[in-house]
Amino acid sequence: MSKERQLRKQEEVRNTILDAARDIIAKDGIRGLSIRKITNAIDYSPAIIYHYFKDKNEIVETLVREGYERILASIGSVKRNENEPEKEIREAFTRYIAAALESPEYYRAVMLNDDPAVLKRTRLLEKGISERSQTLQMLCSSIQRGVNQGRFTPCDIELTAQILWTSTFGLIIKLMVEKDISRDQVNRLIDHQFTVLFNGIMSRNEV
Amino acid sequence: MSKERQLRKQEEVRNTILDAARDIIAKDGIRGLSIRKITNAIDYSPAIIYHYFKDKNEIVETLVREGYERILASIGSVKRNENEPEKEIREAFTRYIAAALESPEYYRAVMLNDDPAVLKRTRLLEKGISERSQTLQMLCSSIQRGVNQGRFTPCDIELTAQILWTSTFGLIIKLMVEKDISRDQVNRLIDHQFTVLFNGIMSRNEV
DNA sequence: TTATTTCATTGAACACTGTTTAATTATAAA
DNA sequence: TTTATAATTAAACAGTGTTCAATGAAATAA
Repeated sequence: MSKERQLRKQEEVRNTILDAARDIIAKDGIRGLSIRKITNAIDYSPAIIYHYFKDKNEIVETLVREGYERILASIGSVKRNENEPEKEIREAFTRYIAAALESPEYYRAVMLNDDPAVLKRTRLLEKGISERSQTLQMLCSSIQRGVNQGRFTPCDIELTAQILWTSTFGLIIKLMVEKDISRDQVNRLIDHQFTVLFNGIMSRNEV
Repeated sequence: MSKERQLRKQEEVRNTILDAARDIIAKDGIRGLSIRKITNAIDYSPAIIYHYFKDKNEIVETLVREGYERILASIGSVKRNENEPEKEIREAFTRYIAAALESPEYYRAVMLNDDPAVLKRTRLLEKGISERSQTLQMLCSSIQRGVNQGRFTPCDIELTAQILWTSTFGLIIKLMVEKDISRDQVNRLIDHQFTVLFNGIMSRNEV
């Protein structure tokens, strides 16, 4: 009966560590995270970390994955727009951009393989990748629908999806790096980007 | 008379350090660069670094700027195509992509403010930014010409230039991160990206 | 309750990082 | 040869991630 309590206690300490790490990352960034900072914050010895995690990687990975899933989840609730798939796509990307800009640390870590700790993107994205490819699949089906309806120019669906994705990705990173852009300019950039891209993939008579 | 020799000797040692650093970066990345690695390679004591450079930053900055200039230079020699500005733009970007992929470490460091050492993007890009905006200007004038000729849809020139730039940037980073993409797939991505983008900015009757 | 086993926690060390200071060596000028 | 100047270094400091043997406490068995 104390086996449970023991496990619960374990989980509790584990979460305490993660919470502290989350706070530190929020304040000092992933780079600013250190084992001793964590253990100072929670009044433990540095060695304790290795009783609850394999290494520092595992902590960062856990939090980064958490952050990335939050970003991907933002797309999930986009409602289908049967007749105008481009609006559906646009809505999804708009949310995606907003979510990414809200957790820039985590987005960067995943997309850019950024932080020193997380060297093995593969392991980090075991789950993330499947969710991403799922999202990519959604995007593909929207494009396919657009093509079938004659709204979009016939094209290699997956390639087109990747282009949309990549361009959006570039925009996000740009917005992240250049921190001194006005909210207004950000919106104009996003808007114009979509204009060009959709203008590029949509049939002439639909524009 | 030995004043020269002395200065020459200084420059020599400085270059020795930079050469060693360059090698290490090429092998282990900017993250893998350390003062002791450098000094071991050139059989000096770690402290010597601080006689020739202010700190590690200065070394990284020097090399990053060097690498970035090489990348920007790749665009310089693109010949104007009076009647088909889109081809001119495409050629410039194609070279830019190739150059960036040849020095990925440096490109990342400059564009993503990536490496732990270089924290002050401002200082690093003092020159970089002016060169970049010069390049951006070239891009703008090409677009303007396209608009004037009726080949491109009337638009906010600078905004459009930024979109092209940003999208290309996203593509480059994607290609960098996902190392296991075939040369063929890379070309298809680049090709399709341009197709979509130009299709998006060019006038209907020109496509 | 006592003895034993199991688990959580830590102190201390190791190897690495960038950096600084005082001391040392080598080289030039007097 | 002596003096002054510049180049070079040894040693230390504070920080990093990580390991391991020793300690503490709590759960189980006697």
